[in-house]
Amino acid sequence: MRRKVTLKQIAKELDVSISTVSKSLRDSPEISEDTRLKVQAFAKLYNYKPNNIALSLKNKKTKTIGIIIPEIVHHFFATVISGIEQVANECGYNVIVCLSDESFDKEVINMEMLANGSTDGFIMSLSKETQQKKDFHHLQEVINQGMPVVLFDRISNDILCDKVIIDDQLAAYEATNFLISKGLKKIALLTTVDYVSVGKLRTDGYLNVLHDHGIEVDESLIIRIEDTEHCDEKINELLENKSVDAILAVNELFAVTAIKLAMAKGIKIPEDLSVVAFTDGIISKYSTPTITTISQNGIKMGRKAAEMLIKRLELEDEEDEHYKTEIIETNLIIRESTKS
Amino acid sequence: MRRKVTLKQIAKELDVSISTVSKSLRDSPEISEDTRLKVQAFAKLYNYKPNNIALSLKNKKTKTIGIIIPEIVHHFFATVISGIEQVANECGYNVIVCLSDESFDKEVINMEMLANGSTDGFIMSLSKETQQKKDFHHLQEVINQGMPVVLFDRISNDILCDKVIIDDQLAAYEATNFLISKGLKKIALLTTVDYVSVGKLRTDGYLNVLHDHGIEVDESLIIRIEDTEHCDEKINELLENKSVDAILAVNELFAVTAIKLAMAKGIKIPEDLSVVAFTDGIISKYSTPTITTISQNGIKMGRKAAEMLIKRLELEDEEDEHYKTEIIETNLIIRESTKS
DNA sequence: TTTCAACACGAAAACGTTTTCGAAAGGTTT
DNA sequence: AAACCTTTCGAAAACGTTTTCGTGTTGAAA
Repeated sequence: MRRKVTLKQIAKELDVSISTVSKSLRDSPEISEDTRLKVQAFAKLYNYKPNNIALSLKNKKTKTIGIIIPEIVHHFFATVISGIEQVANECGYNVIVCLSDESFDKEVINMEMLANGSTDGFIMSLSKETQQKKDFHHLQEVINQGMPVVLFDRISNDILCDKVIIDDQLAAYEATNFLISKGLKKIALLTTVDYVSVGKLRTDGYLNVLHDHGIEVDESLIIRIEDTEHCDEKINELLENKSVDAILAVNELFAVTAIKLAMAKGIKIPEDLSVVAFTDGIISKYSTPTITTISQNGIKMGRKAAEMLIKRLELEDEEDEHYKTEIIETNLIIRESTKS
Repeated sequence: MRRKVTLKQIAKELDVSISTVSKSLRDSPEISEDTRLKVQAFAKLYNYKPNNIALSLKNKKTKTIGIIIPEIVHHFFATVISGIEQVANECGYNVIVCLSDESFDKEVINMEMLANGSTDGFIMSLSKETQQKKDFHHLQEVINQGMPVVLFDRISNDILCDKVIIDDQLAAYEATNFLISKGLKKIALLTTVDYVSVGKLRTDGYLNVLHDHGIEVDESLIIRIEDTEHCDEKINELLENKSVDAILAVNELFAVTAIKLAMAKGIKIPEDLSVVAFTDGIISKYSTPTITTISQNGIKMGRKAAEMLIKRLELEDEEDEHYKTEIIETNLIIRESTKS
């Protein structure tokens, strides 16, 4: 077992000083060619690589990005990480991933953990609990310390920092509009409880388009699902008691569940019922029928978030304070679950 | 903007030495209660937290686990990360994730990057290219340096280290056996090319069970799919030219694709064709019909891998050299895609 | 012969910790 | 009063880098 070699060991072995070794390896003109080549050869032989931790301590930069998200077994979040990792990699950064598990406490703990020197900045999406409590002191703390933070998807306007989102409201508007343009009128909405920022925005978009078309809002067509547990129950209730033409679901899971339940009742899709879902994930692509979705380009979101963060990191001194909110465009991917 | 406070600053402010501050905060009996309380109060006021980087450098431990996997937008790998993160969190470790993107070069680069002090050990699953080239020098290098490595799922017997896998061969055997027990004889296999370790093992299990039942192997029923591009094409060919009773697919994607293509041809599932897939992911659970799968408990694999790695890390000195291979049990989750 | 520049290298500080050891001050024992 | 012990603290080393500054040697110019 050959442990990693350090500058000190090389110096000792070659009977020169540590500084000479360091300078030689960095091709400093201060060092004579003789010594330089000798040191470089020796370093290569022993496969010397500078210790990252020591560099981080010296430079006060870790070249590491902290990602804190609610969960990772989730197609959208996985794609975002993938996007972040792409640009991080291109720029020589590593990513360290923490999961809040939708818990406020875990989010705080993870953040404090990473904030003590482990990362240069954060990219995060808020946990449900955090959005509900509206307690952002952990984020504020980190920002006050001068660490850049980029929020994506599940954001809060109470926090001043860079953000990257999709225009949830507009997307919901357009998707619903698409359904209306197909002559559908009784459009149900499967959404989450309102404290989830994106759920609220999507609901707003839905409400606006109905209003703009002079369609009266039937509150009983808006199903707010808290957890996936009572999902089936609530959807069944809707399908049995109401005659609906179409469904807009704020995520794939609600959509595919609704489709399954409907088909079980002999309701034909898309003939009797059209379905559109947010989040273009695996399920929509492979379910039967395939589901028309609003694509939420996770890769692009991740890439954008990483670019914004790294830009701030490399700018360093210039505390711009001029925070931006980037909007990633969505598009409707039309598949089999909607009438053509 | 209040930057993080250090021991030195506290020391200066309180007009004591750095050592005194450090000792006070760690409740050393060397320090008088007066000074101790004074320092602690001050530290609390300024929210002092030790700098992780400095600690890492001093302790020669980063409390960080490096994860290198082929991709993250993949249900199985995401669940494994989730499992790793769980125990890592419980044990006070962080995880830093790198994606090899199925590329040998990226795997090597990421590994060398992290090996220079960034992590205490690795948990990885080999990229396709690495398995094909059978070049493991980067792993060997790291292991020689005394860093523990745990391989999962896509492993190689050429590398001496801890491993955690499922018994792919047995699982394939049992799944195929299940199909045979339902009276099915003409069982096709949708697999990957042989250099992917798990693909090979699953194929072997399939072959063994046929042999044990005295069923002759029809090579034309074994479809080796290199990339997803020609997936449809090859499966269509099979369905058109051969009469098959059942299909065993080494992943969900092949299975759901086969089901879709079959249904398009009017083949009824499971009446005319039974389908079993490896990997119990999202697709199997939500496709129509739902798919019978061999569950590959990613969470448990991740947890196990993390436990093995951390155990080695905490053991530290005792270089056991006694590497273990843990086998995670699988079970057949019977759903709608197979006859009952 | 003196002065000075160029060259080649080393010492030391710095990053933020922890820990070992030494030492001053005060009190207690002979 | 001398010797010794306790208490309380500080100096310094160590982890592995990079970088600034100083210094000794050489050769050339005056």
